[in-house]
Amino acid sequence: MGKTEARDIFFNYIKEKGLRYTKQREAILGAFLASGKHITIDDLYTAVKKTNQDIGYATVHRNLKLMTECGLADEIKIGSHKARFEQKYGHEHHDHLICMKCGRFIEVHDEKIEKLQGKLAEANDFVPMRHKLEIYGMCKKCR
Amino acid sequence: MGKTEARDIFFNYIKEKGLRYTKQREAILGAFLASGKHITIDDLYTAVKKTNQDIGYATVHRNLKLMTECGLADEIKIGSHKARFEQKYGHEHHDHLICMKCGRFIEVHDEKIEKLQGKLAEANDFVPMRHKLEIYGMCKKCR
DNA sequence: CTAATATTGATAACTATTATCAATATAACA
DNA sequence: TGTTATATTGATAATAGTTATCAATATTAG
Repeated sequence: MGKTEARDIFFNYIKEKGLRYTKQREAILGAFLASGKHITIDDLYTAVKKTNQDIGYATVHRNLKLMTECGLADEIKIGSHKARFEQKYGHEHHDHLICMKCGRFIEVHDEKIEKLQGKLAEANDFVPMRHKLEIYGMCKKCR
Repeated sequence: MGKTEARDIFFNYIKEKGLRYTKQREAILGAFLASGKHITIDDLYTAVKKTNQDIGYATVHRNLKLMTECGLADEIKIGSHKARFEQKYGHEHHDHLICMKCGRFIEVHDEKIEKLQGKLAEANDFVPMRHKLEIYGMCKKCR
């Protein structure tokens, strides 16, 4: 799960699509991989700015989309808030418990639920490709 | 599950909050209850316009929010598309299979999954209040 | 080195939603 | 019923988040 591998995935994808290597891409990828979970575009923009003052917001946005396309990032939207992106590479699939009071996320995973979801889709003549399970409620601290 | 009951819920809620009865509210509620599943604000606005030419978009929007507040409607957001609202009253809870090609929704329900979700939350010291499960993939027609 | 073109950064445009506000409608009460 | 306080409406402005535009620049293949 090294950053090198993630880097390879990204730049291989870039190459395959006939796109080009740029300093900005390197910087944005680096900042994203160094970031925590669930980063927003704004956060990433701010982070990249530290090492690359002249970068534009649109560039960060575009490249975050590219990372999503090639499978390194996943876009998640919670409620009406702005989009957040989380690292997919080197991270297992998981669902979210979302506290309605403090907004905190808890990552969870249940293999039984995963399997049942597959069956449920099958039973409806549906080929599942990905899914999103969000459970809203109150976390320990907030009650 | 008559419309009368839904009407009562709405106007009782209105009254309790010290709000007022208006023709517009009546019309918007009626149009919503008469609508199909997963209506957008635009759709509802168009529908209400037919019987009530002078109604404003903002009024439809505000009242749809009110209906959501009192539990008659549920807001669902799919991807980056605009919000859709579905009738909750008289409709059982369900999850969605969403076709990534045609955008069609299939409503599904699995009691086992529901229960496992409850356990999963519990195991994380989390009090679940509602949840959203969306499975993305390809429907029968689209493959 | 050159030419073709992908990328960038600034910003305009766009979409969906929400806020503003004067005019009007409603409901409580005299 | 008439009066009054104020909730509601409709038109539109404002906002937030995202995406498109475009001239200048950087990258890559040859």
